[in-house]
Amino acid sequence: MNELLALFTRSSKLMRAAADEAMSQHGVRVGQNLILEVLWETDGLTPGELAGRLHLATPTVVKSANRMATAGLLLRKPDPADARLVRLYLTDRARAVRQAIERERDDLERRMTATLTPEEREHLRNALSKIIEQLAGDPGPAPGGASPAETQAAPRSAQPPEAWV
Amino acid sequence: MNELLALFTRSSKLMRAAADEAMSQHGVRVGQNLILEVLWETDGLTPGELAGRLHLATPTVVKSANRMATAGLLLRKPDPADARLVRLYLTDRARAVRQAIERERDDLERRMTATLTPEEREHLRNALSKIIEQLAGDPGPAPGGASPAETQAAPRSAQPPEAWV
DNA sequence: GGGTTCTCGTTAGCCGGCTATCGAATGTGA
DNA sequence: TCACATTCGATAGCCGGCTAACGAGAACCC
Repeated sequence: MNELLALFTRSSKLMRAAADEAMSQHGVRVGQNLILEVLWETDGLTPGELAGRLHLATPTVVKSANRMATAGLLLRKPDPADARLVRLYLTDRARAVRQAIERERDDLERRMTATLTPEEREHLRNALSKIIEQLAGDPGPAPGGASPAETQAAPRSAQPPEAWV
Repeated sequence: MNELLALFTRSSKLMRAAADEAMSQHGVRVGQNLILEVLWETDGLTPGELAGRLHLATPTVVKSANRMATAGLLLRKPDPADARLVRLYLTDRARAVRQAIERERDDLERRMTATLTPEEREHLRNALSKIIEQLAGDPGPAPGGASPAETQAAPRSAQPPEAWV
């Protein structure tokens, strides 16, 4: 029963395992590559900003960033203007593995869709997008149904959230 | 970049979160519902058997089963014939929540595919099956490529693995 | 200027994955 | 029969998610 659910959980676990195995060859765990991905674009973000862009809880980012700091991938510096903030900066080592990690991501995506036709890939993209849209907005099975226009209503922040993953 | 990868990780996290929220209303966490799903069909399995059917590592099942035992969902009894084995039995409470949990699974599947046409659902099933087949068999990017016929070659066990999730 | 409120990161603790290792029990073979 | 190999669950410890509670600092508003 619930075939789609089963297929989904199975495939996501397989993908995660494959990704972790691939990234670990370069000293980066699967959860850390997401943080790197964002910092490679804009260095010096705070844990809260990273959590927002990655759709993660702040403590998750804090813990991961601490591990990455002890692993020599990140540097934690206090913000000079606001003592509440901590800014995370890439080390040379983090910058050095960028190409390798991105290649692993490409390889994985290619590997997982190896037996899919371009059409099937397009269908998959479309279906996943719809699922995300469906699950991200509404807080639950609201009977009336919230208007889809309200999805992703910009918060009071000037900077757009820029959802990454 | 890696759009499919990003869509996949995002949707799987959303699904997992939605599933956990739904199941938790009935005192069952998302990882526990898998164990229940199997035991509802065949009660009294060992941790190792469960791990095999669910594609999990044995310690994962052991820890989860212990939590479920203290939560009053499972009973751990030593096997009378083989003192190495532990058999896990459902409690009345575990049997009682079966309908509710299964309904939550149905609801979630319906909710996530709410905006998909039957055709799109079929495409999704097809694509996920192909991805699983692709990632489950080969241990890596083997250049020669293992023959696909070898996938799921039956081990020496008489009982088929009966992969569930 | 000073109290209140808000915002941020940190900590503690839970769940669910994993590997490595260990100890106990069974099975096997000389 | 008895040593050795195998098998199984348990333990320790890691990573990556989460919520709840806390404390320090900024911002705000008298």
